[in-house]
Amino acid sequence: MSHFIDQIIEAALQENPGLTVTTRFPPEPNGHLHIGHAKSICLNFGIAEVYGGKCFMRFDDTNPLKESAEYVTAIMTDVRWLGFDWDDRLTHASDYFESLYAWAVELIRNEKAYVCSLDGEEMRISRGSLTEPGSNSPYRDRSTTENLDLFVRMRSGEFPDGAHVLRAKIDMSSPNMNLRDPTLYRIRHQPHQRTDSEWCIYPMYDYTHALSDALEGITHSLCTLEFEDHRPLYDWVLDHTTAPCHPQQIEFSRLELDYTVMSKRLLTQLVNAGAVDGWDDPRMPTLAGMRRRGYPPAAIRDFCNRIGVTKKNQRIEMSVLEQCVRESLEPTTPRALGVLRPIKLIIDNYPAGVFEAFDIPNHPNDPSAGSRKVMFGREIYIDEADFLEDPPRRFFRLSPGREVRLRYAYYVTCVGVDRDSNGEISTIHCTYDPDSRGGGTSDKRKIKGTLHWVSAAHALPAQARLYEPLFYSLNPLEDPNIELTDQLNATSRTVLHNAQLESNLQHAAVGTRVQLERIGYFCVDSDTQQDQLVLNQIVALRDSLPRDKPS
RNA sequence: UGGGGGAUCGUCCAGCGGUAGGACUGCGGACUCUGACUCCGCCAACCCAGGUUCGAAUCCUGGUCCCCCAGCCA
Repeated sequence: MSHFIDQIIEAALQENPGLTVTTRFPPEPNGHLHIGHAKSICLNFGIAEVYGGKCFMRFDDTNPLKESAEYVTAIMTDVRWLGFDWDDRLTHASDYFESLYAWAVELIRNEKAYVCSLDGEEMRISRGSLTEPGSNSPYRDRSTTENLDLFVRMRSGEFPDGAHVLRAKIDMSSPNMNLRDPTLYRIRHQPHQRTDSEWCIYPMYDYTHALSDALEGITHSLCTLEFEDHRPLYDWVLDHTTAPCHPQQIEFSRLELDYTVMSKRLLTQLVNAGAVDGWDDPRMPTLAGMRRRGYPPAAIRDFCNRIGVTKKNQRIEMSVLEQCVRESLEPTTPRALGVLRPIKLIIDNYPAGVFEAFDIPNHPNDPSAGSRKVMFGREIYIDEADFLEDPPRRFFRLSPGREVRLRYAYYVTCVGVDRDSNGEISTIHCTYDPDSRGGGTSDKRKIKGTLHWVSAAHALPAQARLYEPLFYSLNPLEDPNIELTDQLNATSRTVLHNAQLESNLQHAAVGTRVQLERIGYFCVDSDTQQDQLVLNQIVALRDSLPRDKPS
């Protein structure tokens, strides 16, 4: 779908048909990517694709206090997994430190920057407030010579952290806070993951970003709405240096998803608090989490296309993502039979010790997917949810006296139940109709209910993990008085230790996806061990069960 | 209360002076050896008030509400 940024680009192309549309995805390597980043990735790389341009993968690594090489690797993995490629356009802001420094010197020479020796607190106070102008720093009128001297000595490591900063000389009374002599460079005696100890001064984002964009020949610099106020500074930097070109910054709204948070800081907090198992916990909105959960990358790309790009605050319902996942999985994911909460069913008139193998299609809507053998016998498991002693209206499953179809196998009729000492049903007894072999009878009688099942003698025990939203609140940030960790959904993960699956899943590799018929899509989790298969529920099948209606 | 943005079905997106349309959700139905898939149908919106115009979601004026900004973070 075409959006306002496409329109801007098309207009630019109209004016200059030879233009190589160039974008960039500029993450800071200080955490893992989430689906909000996916929106930006799809936008930037997508535009390059559509307009035959280029997209740079650029790490915005200007703050060694927060960044690390591990995150760099993880981010590259995530972007590739999503399906994008940057060819030889992998860059780092730190690649440009020397040029950035030279431009800073240029700014000083042109009296557009000065070394300020106010401490943080003093600077904060002199900046004024939203409604009051700031006041000039007492160091604002240092001579060019002195500024140059101090800046060189800042670089050479002569001063401790915080002693001085380099500031742009703009306007302390600007109504835009970003223009009140913003800091360009600060001293940080901190090794950098790429440049090690080569630098002890590091450039700030606004300065770095504008110049890095210019250096790469970015034509359209796309960022989120909170940088709208920074655009004048972005433009100022490019206007007051000999930058090779002047990219256009365009802002769009960030993605918010219901029942989760989309902030690296808050996600880090959840990981550190142990609220989740890690960055790749399948409940996390991170790309790593979604990958582990089993979401196909194509589903996420589809999602990003569906939600569009605007400047309006965007809060999307989970159902959109889930439906993208289902639609992506449905046509290609092989089917399997498995029960999550098993209850034993004995077919009284089926001989003990006799088993037969049914040939079952791997994908009922796609014959080319082939078939597999599934064993059947006198004792099977069905799901607890498929039996009710006292069924409500429109319950199509099994209950005393009713006949249902066991998928691809036989019709069975419930003739009774056994109870344990607590009075709980321990076993369901049925009889089967031999004429119904394969799932149909000669009299063509209609059977409304069809249940999935697993032969008890052949069942493969497994652990199944079911997921719900991480938070119980639609927007966990809406009420700042409630701690994030107090809004966690207590049932965000349900671990079922006694799932029973068809034995064909025995050696399924980690990452294998399967649809457990009538339940949902599942993915073999990395916690799987030789003797313990672990399945994540990717997403449940949509269901149209009658809902409880107010009577 | 300074500055910068934004308001169209419940949610998201289209519309660019000429019948407000799509997706998701919800509801109803058809089909069905998955209550899946597929198909059909229905509910449902232009923030408010003026103005311009034959005609306004769109243009103008004035309001209202929401988001962002006072890091040596990005």
